[in-house]
Amino acid sequence: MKSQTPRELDATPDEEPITPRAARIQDVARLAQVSTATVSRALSDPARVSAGAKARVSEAIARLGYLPNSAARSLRSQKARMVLVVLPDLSNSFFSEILQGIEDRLYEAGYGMIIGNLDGSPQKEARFAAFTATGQVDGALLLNGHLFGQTRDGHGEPMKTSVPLVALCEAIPGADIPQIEVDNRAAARAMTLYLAGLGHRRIAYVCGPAGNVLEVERCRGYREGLEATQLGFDADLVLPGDYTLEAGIRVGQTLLASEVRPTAVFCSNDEMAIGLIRTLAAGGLRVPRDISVAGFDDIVFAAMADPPLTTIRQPRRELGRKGASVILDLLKGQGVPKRIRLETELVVRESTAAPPPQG
Amino acid sequence: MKSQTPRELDATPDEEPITPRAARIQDVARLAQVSTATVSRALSDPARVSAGAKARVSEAIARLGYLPNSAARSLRSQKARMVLVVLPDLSNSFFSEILQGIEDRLYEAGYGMIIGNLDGSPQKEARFAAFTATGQVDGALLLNGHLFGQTRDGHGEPMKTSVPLVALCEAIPGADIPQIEVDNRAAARAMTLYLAGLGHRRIAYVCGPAGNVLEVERCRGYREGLEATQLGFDADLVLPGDYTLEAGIRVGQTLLASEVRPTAVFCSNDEMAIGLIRTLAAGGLRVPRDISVAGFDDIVFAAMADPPLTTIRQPRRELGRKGASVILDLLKGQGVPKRIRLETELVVRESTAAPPPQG
DNA sequence: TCGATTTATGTAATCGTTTACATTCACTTT
DNA sequence: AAAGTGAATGTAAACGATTACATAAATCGA
Repeated sequence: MKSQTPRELDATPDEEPITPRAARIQDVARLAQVSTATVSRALSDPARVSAGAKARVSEAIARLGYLPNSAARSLRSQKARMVLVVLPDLSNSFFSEILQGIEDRLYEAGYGMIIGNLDGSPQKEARFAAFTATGQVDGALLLNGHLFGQTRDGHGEPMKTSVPLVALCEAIPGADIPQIEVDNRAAARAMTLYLAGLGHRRIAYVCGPAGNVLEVERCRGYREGLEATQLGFDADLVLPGDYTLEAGIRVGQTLLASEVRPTAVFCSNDEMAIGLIRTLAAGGLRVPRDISVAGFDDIVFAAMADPPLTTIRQPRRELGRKGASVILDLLKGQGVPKRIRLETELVVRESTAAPPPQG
Repeated sequence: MKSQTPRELDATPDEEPITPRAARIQDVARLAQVSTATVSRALSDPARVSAGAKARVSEAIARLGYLPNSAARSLRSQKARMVLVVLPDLSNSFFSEILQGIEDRLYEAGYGMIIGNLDGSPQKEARFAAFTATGQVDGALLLNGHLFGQTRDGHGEPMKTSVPLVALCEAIPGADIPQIEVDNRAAARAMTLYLAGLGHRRIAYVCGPAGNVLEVERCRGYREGLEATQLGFDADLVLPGDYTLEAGIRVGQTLLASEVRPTAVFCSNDEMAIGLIRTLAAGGLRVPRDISVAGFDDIVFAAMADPPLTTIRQPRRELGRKGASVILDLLKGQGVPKRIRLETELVVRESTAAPPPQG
């Protein structure tokens, strides 16, 4: 028998050491009477080891409760089995449902998920970018609409990253990375057409934050919808918003105070629509009898609004799973489509109806 | 000059290699004309290196864009600078706001956050537990009310973990780990007393899933509140729920169909309260005129319900930050309090009022 | 001025895997 | 029977940092 590692010396013979440190591959190898290489192979490529050895290794692993040290494994194999997910706001339920899909798919593939919650901080972004450079993660899913080191306005050199990146939800303008998204433009167009089809002539639009890629698409869809129905685009009917409940409330107050109101309001997300409905109702307007309101996203509370909200359903969980799948393919070295578009669905509930006669 | 690493051979002299691999500490050391030890020290303990060396090292690091490889660092130092957060449901906005607090605090301390979304799967749990054993994380925050390897009913040997654990939100019965929570019992008692104070005599309680630690506390608080006001506890007034919107809807349907109704319903979370209000309103009952409804948690949509929901506000973000702080202290080897309780606040909105006269 | 202490630095072992390469042995194949 | 194949395994060299220990130079106290 060969000389053992120094650590062995801690233990008195025939007695357990006080604090048994985690078993290493060496310990398994010794107990199974094989080399460490065989243990490693038994785990990573069982077909390459004999049945006998395999059995002894499994036995030893079970006995010792062995789990391979991940740092050593990453260091040697240059893979972390970990994916970074960068997103602007973790507490937004829209993102967290996508996260579920991502986590689920990554889990299946044996990968872990590290969360990078930007919270509007550029420093945070830089540090998350570093995760890709330090080898902590093998790739990143970007839900924030821009590349690392690129500010929202498009200035700033995009940071060079050597790991695969995938854009989720928001296409990243000018970036040559795979994108998974829903067809925001088509969906917004469909909603606009639906409202026009109910007879509305003055359809307002509550937009998202300026410069947001998502917003650009949705707004364009709204515009296209108007133009397709000969209604024409009127800039006065575009009301400023920022995807928050509060924005919806503000818009509601503005509308209550104004003389001529639109007969329908299409909000570019559900939070704003819910805030809006609430405010209109408090101000004495009946939705949808006096004014129709529609949203976008179909968050869980959309169906719980009063009245239940007409909106666009996005396959959020599926979006997440798909994004994870794409990055996993990329990590396997497989080719992936440049762009994947998932279908949306117009969900008609009770917040929309034909406009009032004299409207 | 000593012989260099084999990798050097790839590069033709005076010419950049085709794919420049990431710089290593060796490269920095060579450029700065110091040893790797000095580079390492310049980064981890700048006070120990001379000003001149420090300057040359910084210069070299900047020039090479050097970032230390995290696997190597973890392997040698036996620290991952990473914390696991285990939670039952990522898409639940209640948890995701706590997550924000956690992430925020961990970020400040230079730690990353790995998400373990259980999704009701015991296998997932086992694998997340393994994260602590493979050295992938230095500690774990448990938001799921039980230890690794312990099933909800308390059976099953809790898995031995060598890393610090901290329980967040739900105290873990019998586990000897630090706990950060709000005083659910006191808050539920306060809400019950408030409803009784409005004049209600029949106050129903919609409970959470059986066996849930949180639920046990809240229910006890409800009971204590009733007993403190001489109303007495009536098991018939405890309605089954599971913290979902759907449960609220079911309870609403039950109430609409029943002859004698409570005049107030205290739901053990907001989702159920919102589903309930919605269903009661659809069934023709006016809240709070005919029946009062209260929730627990104060999620963002509570204020947007119609009518806005009376509920208990929990400092979610603060809860997350505190939890992260405690585990960071533990990782530093500092002592921490066994239990931390954060204050809640009774938020009175418009879903509660005095009972109808003939009630 | 001389040893003792402090400060700055270097050398090399170490963390625990994976894996390129070498070796052994049992079978074919001619 | 010799050579060639393939399967199973072992040996030892990476992976890239941290850090114990050694050494050299500078500072200090007497």
